[in-house]
This record gives sequence, structure tokens and C-alpha cells, in this order.
Amino acid sequence: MANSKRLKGTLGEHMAAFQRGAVEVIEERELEKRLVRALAEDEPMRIKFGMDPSSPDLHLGHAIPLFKLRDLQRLGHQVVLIVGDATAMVGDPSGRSMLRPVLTREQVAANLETYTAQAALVLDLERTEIVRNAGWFDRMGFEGILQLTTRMTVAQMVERDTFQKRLSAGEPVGINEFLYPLMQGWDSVEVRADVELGGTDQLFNLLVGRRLQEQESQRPQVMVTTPLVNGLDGRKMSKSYGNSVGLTDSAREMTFGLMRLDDEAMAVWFLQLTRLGEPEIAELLKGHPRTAKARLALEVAGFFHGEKAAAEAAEAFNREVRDKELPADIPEIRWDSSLGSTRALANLLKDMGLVQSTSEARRAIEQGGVRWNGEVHTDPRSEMSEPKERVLVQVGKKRVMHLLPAEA
RNA sequence: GGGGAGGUUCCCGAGCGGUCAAAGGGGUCAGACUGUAAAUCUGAUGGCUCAGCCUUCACAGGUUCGAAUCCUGUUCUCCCCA
Repeated sequence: MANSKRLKGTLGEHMAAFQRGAVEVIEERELEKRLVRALAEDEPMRIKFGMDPSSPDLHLGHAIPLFKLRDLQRLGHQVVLIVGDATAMVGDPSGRSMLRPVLTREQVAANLETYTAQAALVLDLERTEIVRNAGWFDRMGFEGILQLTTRMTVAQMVERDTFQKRLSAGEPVGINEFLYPLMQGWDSVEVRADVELGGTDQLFNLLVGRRLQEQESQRPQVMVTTPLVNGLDGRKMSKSYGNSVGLTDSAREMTFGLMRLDDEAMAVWFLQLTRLGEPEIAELLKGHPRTAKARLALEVAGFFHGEKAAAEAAEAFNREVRDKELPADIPEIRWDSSLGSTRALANLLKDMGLVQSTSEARRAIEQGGVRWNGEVHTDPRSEMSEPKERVLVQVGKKRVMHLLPAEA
């Protein structure tokens, strides 16, 4: 019976799943050999992937390896998700230009739950082995940690590009940061990883895993690196730049975000975040960029929220952005009569929560960005009186509210 | 342990004791334009009871009519020497 087998698919399908969108597979021939054997013996490979709960939310950049894990999981491989509660406290220096604050156990614990919940949006957690690395690192004790540190030299560590850059730029590098690659590498030993997935910035850490596994007489893991995608505007994806799309974002947020993606980035996003075939992707990219991008948004938002919600979000985008019409549902707020029957426009906008300060309101008003029932007002001091009926108040293109008369 | 250089507004970074809410760039916001909330161009960008007032330049004191700029102490970072 075919379905009594744990591994599904042909060697070619397995190789393709590993290779799709991968930047590097080290070593490719090693992977093939191990796959042949795995398939022959129907013995799933252990695919390691680590996530540090260092910030509370995952974005689409994080989802890239998750999608690959999902593919591999569906072929029957065993995904081992390491929730790096110990490593998170150290902080991954990869791609870091700054020393970052050490997280406390409490902060890490708080992020931990949201992390697995978010990973579950892509992965089948029923078929995922989830382990926390604090388990073994806590047990290791001082002596164990000391032993671990003897496995690499400072010269080997400092070879790393991020350390190089920071050192030559005169920026601080914490000693704790040297621990990070060793810890991540040791995780591979603990879970006996056959393959480890990681972003290209993880190259060094992944290599340390191979080294430690060899030292422990394990077969060194195959490394598969996935590209790091930039944010929507081409800069590094980061929540603080406001250029990321979160895994928990609504269909609307995903769609509106993806529609402003740089055109040039579309090819990579299609390949990494959708499972459309490569010929189809090529076809889409030949067509109008807007059409292609709309499809990308539909695919991604559809994956997380279903076709219907994605289609609705696409409609909303067309209506509000392309056709510059008002959103379907506009928040309403009532006139606050405790402030009297009239209010200076700048203050009113702040009261309504449309701006953060009256100064910001003044700026928006003076620059012609504020409309009262469609009419532009440019005097921040003009006294607005309580409306008789619903009034549409707009600040810029994005902020809209209905102002209603005070409760009778 | 010794010596030197630094910590400036969201970020980077300039800043003769008064003319500094503090150059410039990035980001952000607003306007124009656009297939797009992209790109490009223009303007704005601490707060407020806004032609004036209040709070900012690591922290705490001090000198001075007056300090981001001078002094003292504290703290953090980097570099060189040991």
C-alpha cells in the first residue's frame, strides 16, 4: 500500500522541494545520496529549523523557510522546529549592526507562544517536532558551556563578516555574541539534524553545526539557505520601517502592503511565497506589473485567509487606492459635547484621534491635507461647530472618519 | 591599570557661550503626478492655550546675565598601550 509509506513522491520531487528558491545547498550531492537512501528505507530525514523568539511577530520574510518546510513535511520528512529560548537570550549577531539588549526569560517566554502559533499558520504542527533549546543549555551548566567554547577560536569567530564589519567600524561586539553560533551549532548535534534550513545570513551558524556534528561523530548536516527578501520598499524588512507584512496581518493589510512592493522584487516573492509553477510565474512577470502584483497579493493573502477574503481585499484596494474612493467601512465618532459646541479644527482632529498632536494637525491643515465633507480647510484655528449630521473628516489619503452629532 | 576619542532631536550625523528647537541626509507626514499607498518632484517634520510660550542635546551638579557648547562627578561605547 502506497499510503502506508511515510515518504511520498519521487527522488526528483524531493530534490525539487529542497532546491526551489534555495540560494545554496551544501552539499547537493550529499543531499541526493541521503535522499536516495531515505527513500529506499522509507526513513524520513530530520529537517531542522530554528526560530528565536526575540520579537513578538513573524513576517513574510520568516515565512520563506516555513513554506519550504511545509513542502518537505508534505513529502513525509520530519520537521524539527527549534524554538530558541536559550539562543534568544543571547541574541543572534547575524546581520546585526548593533549590540542588542539581552532578553530576559520573561520576554522570551512571552514571545514563545505567539511564535509557535504563527509558525502554525504555515506548518502542520501535528507533524512537527518542537523543542526548546533551553532544555539542554540549562542542563549544560558552566562546565558544559566552557567545553563548548573550546571548540572554536576567536580568530575563527572573528572571520565572520558581521563581526569584521562591526569591529572595523569601531562598533561594540559583545562576548556573549560569540556564544550564539556555537549554541545554534550544538542544537544540530542535539536533534541529530540531517538538514538545516536557514536564511543566507545563517551561513556561518549553519557551518558551525556541521563542524560540531563531525566532532561528535555525526554526519554533518546538509545546509539549505533561503534568500532574505527585503521589505516592500527594498530596504531590509523590519517592522520598525513599516515595510513588512506580518503573518497575522489581515487579508486587507497583506493585500494593501503587497501592492506597494517594488516591481523588481516580485519574481523572488512569487517563487518563495507562492507555490505557483515557475513557468506560470514567468508568464505573469511578462505581463503588466500591476496584474502580476495583484495575483501575488491574491495568492499570499489567499493562503493565509482564504480566497474569499483575499478577493474582497483586492476589491477594496481597487476601490480605495486605484479609484480613490472611500473605504467601505469608515470608523465613526461622536462629537464630545463636554468640550463645548465649537472646537478649533486642529484640536478637533487630535480629539478624534486622527493625528497625534495638535502640531501635526496644524501641519496637515496648512498643507491642504485636511478635508471636511470634501472641502479643504487650511486654517487650523477655524472653529468647527457640532455637526447637525454625519460629517466626513479626512486627513491625507489614509485617515478617514465620520463625525456624528453628540448623543442627544 | 595608563592614555586618547566620544555619547546631539525617530535613525545617521553637524553644531565659534548668546542670532539653536539645533545644519545636512535617511525615515515619516502632506501636496502634485502615477498601474501602485512605488519612483520622481515640492513642502513640512519636539510640544502647546501658536506672530508667543514650554520641554529637549547620556545622567547629576556647578560656573555665567545666558550653556548642546565651559568645569566637576557618574555612567556607557570605541581606540591605543600594558
